[in-house]
Amino acid sequence: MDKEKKYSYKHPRPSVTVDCVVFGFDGTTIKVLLINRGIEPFKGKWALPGGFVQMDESIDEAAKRELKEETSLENVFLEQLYTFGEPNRDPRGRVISVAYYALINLDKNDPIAGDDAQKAAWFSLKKIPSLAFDHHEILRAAHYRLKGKIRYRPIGFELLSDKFTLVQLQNLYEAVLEILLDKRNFRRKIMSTDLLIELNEKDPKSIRKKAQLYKFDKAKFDELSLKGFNFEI
Amino acid sequence: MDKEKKYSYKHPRPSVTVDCVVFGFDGTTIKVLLINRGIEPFKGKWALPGGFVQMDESIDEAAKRELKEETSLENVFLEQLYTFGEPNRDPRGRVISVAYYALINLDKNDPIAGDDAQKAAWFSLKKIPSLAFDHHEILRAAHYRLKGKIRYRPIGFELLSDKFTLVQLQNLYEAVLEILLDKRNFRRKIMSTDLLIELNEKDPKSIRKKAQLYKFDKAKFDELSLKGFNFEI
DNA sequence: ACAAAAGTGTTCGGAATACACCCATGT
DNA sequence: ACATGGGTGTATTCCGAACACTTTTGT
Repeated sequence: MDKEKKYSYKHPRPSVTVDCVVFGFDGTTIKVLLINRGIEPFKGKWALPGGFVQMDESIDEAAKRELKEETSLENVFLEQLYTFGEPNRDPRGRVISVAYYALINLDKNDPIAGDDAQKAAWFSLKKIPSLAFDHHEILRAAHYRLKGKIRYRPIGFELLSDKFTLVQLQNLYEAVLEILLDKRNFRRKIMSTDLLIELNEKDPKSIRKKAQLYKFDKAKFDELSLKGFNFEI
Repeated sequence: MDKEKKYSYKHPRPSVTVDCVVFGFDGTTIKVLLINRGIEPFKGKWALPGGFVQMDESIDEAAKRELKEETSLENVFLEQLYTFGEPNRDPRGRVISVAYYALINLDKNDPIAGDDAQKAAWFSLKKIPSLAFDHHEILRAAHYRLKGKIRYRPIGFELLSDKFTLVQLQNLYEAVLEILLDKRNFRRKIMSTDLLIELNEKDPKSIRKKAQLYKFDKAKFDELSLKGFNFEI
């Protein structure tokens, strides 16, 4: 990168950070990953994982990098959410935060175990502690986006293992949407998309009747997407 | 604002701009307002109106201010769209742009007439010239958002006069969505929301049979919104 | 045998779609 | 009188919602 650009400007500039709302699903409730801040400001408070955008990386790259550094998570669903820029949202000065949200599968990933000696913990979406900065607002926006998007994009599968049962899938939708769904109607609707592959396996973790396992047919979905198909639940 | 914050950081910072996709509707097609750049970089090229975020204003305020400065538009629908931050999107150096889109009514507002001697012009969405920076990408994202959102939020009315005919409303939806709609079905659906107030007026601009005028019942919509009502077309 | 969780069909009402003619007005 | 654009109704299909019992399996 050139140190001096041809038309560069001199003026005061804000700092730009990325903050990441990491959602996980434990089979019953939606969880959010929070970091206990080791430094001021808000030392000791819980906050979303995040950090400053470097000069030579895109914002998406910054979000991926911070997620990896703070939670060791890689190759997960990550999408830009909204940019928060009230002048006094950070006591350090003018800091604009580009918020992202991530969806991860708790069985495959254990961000807390791999965590770089930081205090990270999962909190149920219903029991979030007091958060640093405007992170409550960011979290609300992320949940709102997830609630809306799960109905018309197949992003719920990101929160489950590759193999899952229909009961698990329904529990996930109920937890995200915060409503109860009719079992028969849910199954009919999800199967009518013809995007679940029935496996020759039952879930050994079922404690009574063994539940049928399925996986999401991503290849078929991607193919249909090109033709303008819309996933709708 | 304090000059020195208690926990302030010293590190290189990107510039942050706002760029605004201004949509208008002329009764037939969707138009976009573009500014012919008077300065480098991309001098002489068409670009979205926009400019740098100041240190003491929120991003929303910056977008409102730039919109007013460059187009004299005030009190219009304005919503944050997405933040674009590829490291080389601006030859001046690291510039992150928070994009907004605005919906304006061309009858009430004439941004080009009130324009501060800048070269601004309306372009049909189908005939956009080559644009500066990554503004094509921003414009595509804005149109995509508008297409999606017009189906579940009553934002189309922002593009029409307060009083409008059903034919005008349908033309608007057809222009935004780029599809043809059935006249009888469209009218039934829109009237079933019970959010249009039939006025005791006919449109004098109709050249044959005088068309019935309506206005959008915003008060009723706001009241229903509080109860969780969703506008759906 | 029984308790617990998985799995399965049908009915009904309302919404979406497809479709063609009459009416008001200016020329 | 006619050409132009505004305005209207019905029949059919499809989808969402409501609803209860059987099957499998571990104890």
